[in-house]
Amino acid sequence: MPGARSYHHGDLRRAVLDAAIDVITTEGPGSLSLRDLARRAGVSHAAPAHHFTDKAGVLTALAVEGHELLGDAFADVLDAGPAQLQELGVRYVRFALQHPAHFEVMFRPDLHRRDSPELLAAQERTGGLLRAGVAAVPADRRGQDTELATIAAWSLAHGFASLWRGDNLGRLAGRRPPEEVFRAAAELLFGQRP
Amino acid sequence: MPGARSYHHGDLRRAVLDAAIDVITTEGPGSLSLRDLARRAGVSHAAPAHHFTDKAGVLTALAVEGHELLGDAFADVLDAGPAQLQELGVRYVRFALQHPAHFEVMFRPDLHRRDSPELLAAQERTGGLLRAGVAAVPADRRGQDTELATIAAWSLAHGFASLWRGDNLGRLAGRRPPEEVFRAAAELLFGQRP
DNA sequence: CCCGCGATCTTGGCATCGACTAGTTGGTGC
DNA sequence: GCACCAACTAGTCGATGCCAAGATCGCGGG
Repeated sequence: MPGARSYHHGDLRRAVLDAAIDVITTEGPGSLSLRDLARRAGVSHAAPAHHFTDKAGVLTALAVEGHELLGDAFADVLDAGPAQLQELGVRYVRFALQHPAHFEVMFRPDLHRRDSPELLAAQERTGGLLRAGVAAVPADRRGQDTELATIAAWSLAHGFASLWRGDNLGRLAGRRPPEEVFRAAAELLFGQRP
Repeated sequence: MPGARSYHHGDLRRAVLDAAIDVITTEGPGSLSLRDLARRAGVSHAAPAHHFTDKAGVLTALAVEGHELLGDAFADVLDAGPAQLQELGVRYVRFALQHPAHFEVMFRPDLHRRDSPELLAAQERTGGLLRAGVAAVPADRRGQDTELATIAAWSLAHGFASLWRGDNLGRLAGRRPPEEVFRAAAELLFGQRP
């Protein structure tokens, strides 16, 4: 168990990622600086590059990690019980609000390496889980076209999460908590009509 | 009509904004540089600051312009005829795809000055037009809660536009053009059920 | 035991950027 | 024709991303 004083850091990779999450969460990805991450981790300014190559590498790693976290949340829901599309959406929104830095980077292709094999694999996994969740919904509630229903569900959750994060829905939502509002909106659109 | 050679540029403000739109569209807002914008406009590296104060000023101006363009598109639809919520959504998506640079900046509060009075006014206008569009839909198609229906409609359109822009829907949508897919998704969620 | 070798980290340097300051140009109103 | 002010230029500073070269550590083979 190394102290913080050895020449080798021990787990610089994780330290840099955690620092990046902190910076992005509080100041946005625009003010992310490799040198600042190095300072926060207590290493020299070029050390992070040995783990991530460059700035885009850090953000790509964050995007991959984000997809893993989101995929795990999806898997939770799908394993737990019968198809609950709404619950999948709630998890999506919750993930976006609890892990804003990851969410931010995941959907900004200009920030990361979109052709990274690990990233593509992680995207593949979450996309597949989402599709599976939609496919498991009875067709009389989501229409015949599974792809279209997936697009609709994903768009609703993604749009809600993005707008909420950007503080665009505050006036419309009143003081209700985000998950409750989202549940109501999803019920309005996907639930049966009277 | 001044040639390009005078000491005074003539309309540097517009030239900088146009250059910014070009850069953001092709390379993303991350690689935007005031000095590059100045070079593209053929002026010295500090000239743009006299019109926009700093980088955030350029992006704030772009966000305002984006809200104006979107608001005009909304007003078109609302003036034209009876309430057509779907058409409002189609315009939203079309705007996002035709003016990606504006759209990008509008919903990234970390890039601009979110407390700018002009920006707040422009946001107010588009938000009001959207709410009006939703309110004009018969309540039996959108439920009783106007705010909730606005959130749902906005989320759907915003999420669809964002995901499409990020190239996340390509596999799901096949080769169908975006507006057609969006119309189908909106019909699925907001239209009557059989 | 120690030696060498790769992984990890440091140091130094270069081009570029954002922002600040001071100075220059030229049109407009008086 | 003159004074003033907005528009623009020129020079500078600290910080950044990335590259190259060197230092340190730790692990396994002899």
